[in-house]
Amino acid sequence: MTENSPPADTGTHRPRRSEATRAAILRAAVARFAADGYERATIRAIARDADIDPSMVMRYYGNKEGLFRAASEIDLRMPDFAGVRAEEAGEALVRHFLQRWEEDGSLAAMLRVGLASGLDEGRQQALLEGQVGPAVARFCAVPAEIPRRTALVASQVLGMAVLRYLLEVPTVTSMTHDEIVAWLAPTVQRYLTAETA
Amino acid sequence: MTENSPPADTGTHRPRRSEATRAAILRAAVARFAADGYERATIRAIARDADIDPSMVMRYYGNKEGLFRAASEIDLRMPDFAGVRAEEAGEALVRHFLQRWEEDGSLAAMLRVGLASGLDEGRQQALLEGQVGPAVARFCAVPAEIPRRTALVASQVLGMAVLRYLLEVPTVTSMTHDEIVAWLAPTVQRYLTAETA
DNA sequence: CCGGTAGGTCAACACCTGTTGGCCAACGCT
DNA sequence: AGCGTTGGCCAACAGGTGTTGACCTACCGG
Repeated sequence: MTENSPPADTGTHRPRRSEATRAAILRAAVARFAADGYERATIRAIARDADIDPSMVMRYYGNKEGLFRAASEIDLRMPDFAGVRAEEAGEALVRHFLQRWEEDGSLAAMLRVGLASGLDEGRQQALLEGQVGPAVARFCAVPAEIPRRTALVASQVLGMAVLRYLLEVPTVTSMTHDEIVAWLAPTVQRYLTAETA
Repeated sequence: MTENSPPADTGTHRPRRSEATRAAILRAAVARFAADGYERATIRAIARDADIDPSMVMRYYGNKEGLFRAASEIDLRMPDFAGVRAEEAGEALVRHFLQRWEEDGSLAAMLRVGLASGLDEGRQQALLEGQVGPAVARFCAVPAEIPRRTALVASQVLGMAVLRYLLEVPTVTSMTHDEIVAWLAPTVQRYLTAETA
């Protein structure tokens, strides 16, 4: 009954008591978009998941597209690969991606949705340049080659991700991380460090 | 006016004079699904494109999902690679895929839609086994390895296709066929013929 | 000449969607 | 105590959806 009665100030910034709700909406949205895709994920369903009224979603995020934009921000969590030797780069990258995709199911979901309806044009471009690019740069001496090498690495890693996490092709899902690394790491390694053809 | 007045029997099978309409519907459906995705491609729009009534679509294909199933049958048109030497296999495959994707825009579209909402589970699996598999088999002696090698080849080719034709990342779209082949062919070649790790 | 049937249209149904504006309750400040 | 602001809910709107069944029309066999 008395519940918790938090002190008036919960910090230096007044945290807008509704931040909790805002976050709940976003969490529910990510899950719904992930499971159902953009069109099938209805605002009503998201609101129900978050235990609030549909109109609240609009108040907080303006409209459905705004909600989606907020929900589909992807963070690859690329480490800086500081201690990684150049000839281990391919393996390190492939392992990181496998782990990342596996630990965060919403990654696959957001990719699916992103591919489906071209809502966020140029978003993936930014993702490549902003997140994958810097990692590639650490192993690639010639700056001019970075975009292309980044794209090549992405093509292989992304293709594997599509097969394994989106399509869930049995042949691929049944492979172990080590097996995948054994095949993909040399490819990625070549894209990173081989001299230009 | 007189138009063509076909004889009563145009063959052993009576060709159901409506086959023309049926085909028109399907053509419009492919285009619409391609452009707008599954949910946004409305039956009304498809019918309008085909210059018929929406209800005709239902008569011919039962419901929207049936229409989609009919419209999303992908034919990779794999040649038999009879005259291709083993060490040219990678290049031959990559070139074929590039050409195929380029000449038939609906391929990309259908992939997009197929990825979006898991309507056709196991469909891509069948596509791999039925169409890519046999091509791989021609260059792979050990039958047991075919599924896995097929999947690996697919991962690279498909990843490139996603970047180039779905996401249309500038870095990738600006590459020439020869450049792509130069990078991808060795990878595919290795997936086809390298000894198991 | 005439009736059946295939191909096609029309109008409507029932439903669900994103979105909006008005109303209510609780809280913090003065 | 009183007041404004904030967070939240309710009910409704306008529009678009897949889908259905009744109706029409021209052809073709007998």
